[in-house]
Amino acid sequence: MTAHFQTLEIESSWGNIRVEFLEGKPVRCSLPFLSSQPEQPFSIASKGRDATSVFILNMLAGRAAKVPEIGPVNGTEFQKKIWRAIAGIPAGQTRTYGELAEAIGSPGAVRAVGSACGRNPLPLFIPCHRVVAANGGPGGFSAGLPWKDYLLRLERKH
DNA sequence: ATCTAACAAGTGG
DNA sequence: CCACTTGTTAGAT
Repeated sequence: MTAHFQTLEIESSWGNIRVEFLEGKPVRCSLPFLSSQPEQPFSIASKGRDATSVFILNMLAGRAAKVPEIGPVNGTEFQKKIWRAIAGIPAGQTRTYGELAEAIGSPGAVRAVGSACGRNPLPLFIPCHRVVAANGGPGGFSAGLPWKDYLLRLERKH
């Protein structure tokens, strides 16, 4: 069976953001890996007006954005639970890996939470960047810490 | 402040 | 099934 999926590519000053859709819903989002924060300020060249483009644009501009409905993500029940819990974190707030582990009923499974976060198929849509280490450290980010730092900086600022 | 051990779950052999 | 890796953490040195 050929599941026809669309691909949306958004050009930004930090590289191309690619979103894959399955049946009209985003199922995968890939950000360019950044080992260090680019000199250039972040900007988006895309003019897309679809819900996804607008969402990403608002998100990366520091504006509150309504998260579009996401498609069926590929993952274990555990990971889905974690991603769902992460999706419930309000903008501007952060949670530690430990708190998140406890929230899903598995206190102590902090490393599993970290792993699940790292495998988050939809960064931006699932705000895994709001999950930080208990000691105040930045933790990590699949696409590179600059993204996380940038996003947290946008939301933390009030 | 740096280093080690333990923990839970995923992935690969 | 066993071992290694992972966006951690708490405790000891």
